[in-house]
Amino acid sequence: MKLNARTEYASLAAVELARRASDGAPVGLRTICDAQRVPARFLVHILLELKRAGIVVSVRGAAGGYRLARPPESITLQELRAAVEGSSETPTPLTSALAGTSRDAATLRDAWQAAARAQAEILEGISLADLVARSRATAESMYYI
Amino acid sequence: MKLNARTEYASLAAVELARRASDGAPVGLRTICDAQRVPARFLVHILLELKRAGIVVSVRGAAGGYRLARPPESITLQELRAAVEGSSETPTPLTSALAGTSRDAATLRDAWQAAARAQAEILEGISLADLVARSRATAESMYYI
DNA sequence: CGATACTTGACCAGAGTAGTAAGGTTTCCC
DNA sequence: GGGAAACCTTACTACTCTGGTCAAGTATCG
Repeated sequence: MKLNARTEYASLAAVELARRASDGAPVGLRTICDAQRVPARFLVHILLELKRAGIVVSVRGAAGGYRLARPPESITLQELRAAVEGSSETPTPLTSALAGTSRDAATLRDAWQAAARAQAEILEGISLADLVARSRATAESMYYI
Repeated sequence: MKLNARTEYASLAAVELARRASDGAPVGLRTICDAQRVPARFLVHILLELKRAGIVVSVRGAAGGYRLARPPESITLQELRAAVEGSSETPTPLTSALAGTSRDAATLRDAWQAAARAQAEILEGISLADLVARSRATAESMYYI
């Protein structure tokens, strides 16, 4: 399935912030980029979206940076995706407006929604804390090889 | 979630073919378009993809048309989607190639795959026969109002 | 004041999407 | 055999989304 760059970068940045949440100081953009190998100019916009969504908070000025707005256990992948993905509510599919009225189309969309729901539920069950823990776990297993 | 036009049209066409599977004659493009309100010029391409995927077979020449290659119970939404969606295996995400090597990125992708898997399983559980039955069911419930 | 660092808006190239156009090929039927 | 019906194929267009860059603005610390 498609994991687009925005969602990937947002998640990586959030994981990095979660990992450094213990030290009180805000984390600079540069720090995140260096740790996660993400283009800085691009990450700026993504962090801005995360801020608008209330997932991170920012501190301006010298020695500024970003911080998670809430504990890592309460921020899920689903939330991150919703924040950066174009929501894509497809306000008016234009030409396919007529097709949308058919009974078959309605049935189909119900089915589709069930699938989307199943996916969202998995994503809601994975928090930043989980991801940090999993990453640490694989790191340790690698150490013992 | 995003249900794109190709997948929607492919599914609607397949449902129509499933519904008319009892009469032996192949179903013409025009017939499908009229029934499902889908642009003919576009549906041609989609049916071609379905044919390449082995989901439908075609009969050329006058009195030709399309037919399901297999019984409607054995064709699932997942299969339809795979047939028309750009597979998008993203062979090399180019610039994000470096990011792909990080441990966090691997962890994240595992999580994402679990979500994708859950969605695919739902889609695999819905056949054309199911969709036809559901559409008929809602039609009957509407009749009794 | 000046350096650091977040904020904002404009911009751009490439890919994918939805759809159209037109000509070629196959088959049926008179 | 000659239409005509209907599928097959390639090409093209308009538009949007995506990934990413640039540059100027603003806030804060020292």
